[in-house]
Amino acid sequence: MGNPRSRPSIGDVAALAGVSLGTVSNVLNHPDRVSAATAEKVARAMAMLEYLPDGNARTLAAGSSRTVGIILPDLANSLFVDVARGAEAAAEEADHTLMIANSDTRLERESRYLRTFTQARVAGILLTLNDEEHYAAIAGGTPRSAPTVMLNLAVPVARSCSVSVDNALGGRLATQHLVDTGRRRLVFVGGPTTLDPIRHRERGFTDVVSASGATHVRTITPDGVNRSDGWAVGTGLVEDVRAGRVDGVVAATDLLAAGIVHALTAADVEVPGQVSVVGYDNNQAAWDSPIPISTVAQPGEAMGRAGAELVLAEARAGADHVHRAVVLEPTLVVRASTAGPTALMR
Amino acid sequence: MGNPRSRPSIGDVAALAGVSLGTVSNVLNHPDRVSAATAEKVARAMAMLEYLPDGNARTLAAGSSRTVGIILPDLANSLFVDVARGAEAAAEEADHTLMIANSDTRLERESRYLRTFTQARVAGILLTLNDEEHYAAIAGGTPRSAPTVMLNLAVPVARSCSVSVDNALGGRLATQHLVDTGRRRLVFVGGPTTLDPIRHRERGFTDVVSASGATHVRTITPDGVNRSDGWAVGTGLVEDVRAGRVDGVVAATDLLAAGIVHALTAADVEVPGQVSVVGYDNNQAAWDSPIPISTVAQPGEAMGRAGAELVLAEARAGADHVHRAVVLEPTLVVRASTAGPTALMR
DNA sequence: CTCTCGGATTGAAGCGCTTCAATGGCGGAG
DNA sequence: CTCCGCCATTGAAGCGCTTCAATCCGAGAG
Repeated sequence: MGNPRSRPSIGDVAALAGVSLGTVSNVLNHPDRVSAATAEKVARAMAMLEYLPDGNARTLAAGSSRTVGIILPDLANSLFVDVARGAEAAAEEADHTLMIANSDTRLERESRYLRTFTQARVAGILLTLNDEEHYAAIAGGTPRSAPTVMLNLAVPVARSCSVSVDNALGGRLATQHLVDTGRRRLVFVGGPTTLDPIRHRERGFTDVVSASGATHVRTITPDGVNRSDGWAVGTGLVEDVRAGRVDGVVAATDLLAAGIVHALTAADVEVPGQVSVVGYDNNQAAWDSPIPISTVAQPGEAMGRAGAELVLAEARAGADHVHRAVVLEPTLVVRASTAGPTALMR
Repeated sequence: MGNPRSRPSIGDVAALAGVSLGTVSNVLNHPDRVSAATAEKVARAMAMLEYLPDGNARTLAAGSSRTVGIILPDLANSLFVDVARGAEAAAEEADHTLMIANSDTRLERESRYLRTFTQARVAGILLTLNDEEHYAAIAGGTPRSAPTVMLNLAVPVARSCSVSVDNALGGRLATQHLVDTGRRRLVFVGGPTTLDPIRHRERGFTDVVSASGATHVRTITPDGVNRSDGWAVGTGLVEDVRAGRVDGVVAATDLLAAGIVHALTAADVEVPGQVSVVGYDNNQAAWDSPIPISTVAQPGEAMGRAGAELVLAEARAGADHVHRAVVLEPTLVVRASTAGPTALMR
């Protein structure tokens, strides 16, 4: 204990303050049980020794830590950065710390971090996934102890809490906007069909198309949802637009949309003159595009915040906790890549 | 120990496998000391119980954990995301886990996370700062036990290891490029002078300017280094450019550069026709700008990787570790915001 | 057949903390 | 002046694991 090279322990503080070890622990965890004079003495001793309690020992003895872990699929996507921000704010308010892990959408990493957090006995885990398959693979497989809430993916309430965004509504919003501004020949650009959110966005799209009498020219399904995939799609769309077969595109992500717009304008197709393009996510990329892209904004911060609050509530409630599924609403952000109502009345 | 509701402990595994508790620990930590048959039995028992060792207990008993913590100033900056990626890769190779904390450049958060990591007894800490003042405030103030390496800021080798990028070289690269393409009346756009990297970039700028016979028209120092700050600067530059008083701008960040270019083109100033603009960082934003911006790329992944390797080496070496300062080299990335040599020979 | 040596295994002693039953001391009531 | 009750404090018992000195066992040497 007295080894001068190692960090001071609670015993050193107790000795210096002239109180028992239990009292020091009390000033740390139950200040109300300690007299003001004693608390003062102990505080002074702590300061003098630069005492910092050992988190592992605390967690071990107490049974749980004051840390919340979040697993994010992609740090390069500003949506998830927003999620992290929201979660951190909520955690901080509850006097917890947020630890971020980046899975890069790799199943192996997701489960590894899940295990790490579990071993660390974090107070709660926020698992952000955007792929049904990964959920299926992970949900049952990993022994877990901490409450876990799913972010971004709506999962059965029976299994866990979740916070998701109404992607069908988002799809409807985007499509309705196109229809409202006079577009009639629409294309949906999706991605791998295992991506749950994207499937729902497409459903929103088809709902509006059929309700409005517009034409669903076709759905394009690139291998990925990034800028380069968008470029390929856009290139393939040039002829259709020129021929008047397509006048509106709903893309499942902003990166996709940015790539499409880029390819289109590079081929001298006018956006939104000849074709409107809507994206999804309200990424920074949508802003930064040469033609700023209209998009559907996801409430990332709110999602993170709600997730952290749920997970902390579950940790507090213990056994008699009842899972909840929170569904947030996306909003339409109109920018330059879609024509206003006047521009199209031709 | 036998409580069926709580997670199984090492004792449960030992009982089920019919060996002692110490043996189970050995198969976990010193497989070589255990006979194959016993290891097999124990492994079976672990699998059966879904045993997951308690990280806190391990760390407490062993004295250190297999986690590396990294504190990042800004997750929205793709440079730092790259840094995290690099660090994670290196950590993973050494069989460690990376935990990310986001400080949002706020001193209070930086020191809070520093404390959290210290309490968690992580194997090492990567502290990414870009402000001298924060370093001064933090470096001495927080009791630390884990080896810490500074990222992004070159600090005295006496205090700790560091990995930084040669910002003066970067400034020279950017400026020389402008000079090489015929620009002569140059402006440097910086930021708060406490931002160490930016000061060095400016030094590189002035070095080249004076060596080349170009003119340092002036240095502009906005309050921040973001797009909006750039917009303000750009607006103020319009007249100078029109009057031929300025034909080249070196901006200290890409966001700044993007804002400048945006404001300039909005005022019908041609970029790079009338003025070239170079950014710094090779952010996604530089790519996404309507006029893709020439920039100086920082080796983010390499920085993270080197940092993680250093910190782990220090953890291994213990007392007889000698601090090292690694300096990485940035590279010039030429895009559309600067004129090629031919365009300017007028 | 006994002795020795070395690898495999054991079990107790912590790691630094929280918790909780037990103790101590003090003021007010009787 | 004594007794009771209550708040402040104490100290021992773990939390789940690693470590290490001690023990055990079997095989090869003599």
